[in-house]
Amino acid sequence: MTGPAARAARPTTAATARDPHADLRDAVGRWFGDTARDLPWRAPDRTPWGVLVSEVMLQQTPVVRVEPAWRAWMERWPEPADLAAASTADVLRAWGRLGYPRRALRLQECARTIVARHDGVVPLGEEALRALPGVGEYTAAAVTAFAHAQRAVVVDTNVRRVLARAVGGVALPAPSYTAAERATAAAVAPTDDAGAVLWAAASMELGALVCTARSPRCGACPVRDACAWRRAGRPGDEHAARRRTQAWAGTDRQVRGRVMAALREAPGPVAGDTVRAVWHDAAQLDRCVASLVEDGLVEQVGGRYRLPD
DNA sequence: AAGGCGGGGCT
DNA sequence: AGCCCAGCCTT
Repeated sequence: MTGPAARAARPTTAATARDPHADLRDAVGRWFGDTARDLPWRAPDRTPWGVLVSEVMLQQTPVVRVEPAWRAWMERWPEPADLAAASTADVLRAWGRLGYPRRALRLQECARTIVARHDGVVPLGEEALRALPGVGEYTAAAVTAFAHAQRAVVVDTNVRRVLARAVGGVALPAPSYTAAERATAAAVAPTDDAGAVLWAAASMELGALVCTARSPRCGACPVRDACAWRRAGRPGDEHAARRRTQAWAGTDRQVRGRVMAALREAPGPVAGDTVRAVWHDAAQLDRCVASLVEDGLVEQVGGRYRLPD
């Protein structure tokens, strides 16, 4: 969805009287046509599988870190059947430091399901997509819109923020996704395929580049004059006291990450003593290794540990 | 509705 | 030292 397609789909303002969100959509759509990033999963030669891979990688990992990993991944496993046939150890090594390695496991399961049940083709429809491992409400909608060019209400953290501000008049959305937000998003999304796809991409891009969480660039915003939050004087975040980022140092997540890093770097099985050396607290380490085995990310063979085949 | 689950870069 | 990032899954 780069310039030409976006401009071709530029809507008119004729529906303004009936649809209170038409001006918002039009302005964001025009802005997107002029300034959209040139990301590889948006290129004309993209495939539905490539879109799905990008969406899974982008679940909580920023674009700048996903882009090189996505290129290497798609070169190595261009079709679902390729990933389905790969060694899981290779898959986890290719995932590298993208974080949340269970996503890599689910993506391979996804590929195997697509081969086994959908003739190797990414299925159509949000219901069928959501039945795939690791595909939730957001990813099913995103694949429907960006891979299949069908209408979907695509709501990620960027869209939530754009709607909270432009429509809701507040600094940031509530900590968890509410039914009211879902209703607003459905009301704002165009009813036609091309319009909905454009709005999905454009609203996400606006949140990523202009309507950012930390320092929004309201001066460069295409809807600055219509934004309810800006018109209200940019009031502060009412949920600030309830937001609590999860600690990192000393958590099981950090320990699991260290174990996975050690196994990724090794060509084969790793001695138990070597694994234990990555963390000082033996009880915590044992608990984390056990949870990794439970998750299917690690295998124990005798007294040694390795990534699964 | 809340909490677990990676990792890095920016303020 | 926080905060944030194209979320998903389980409880």
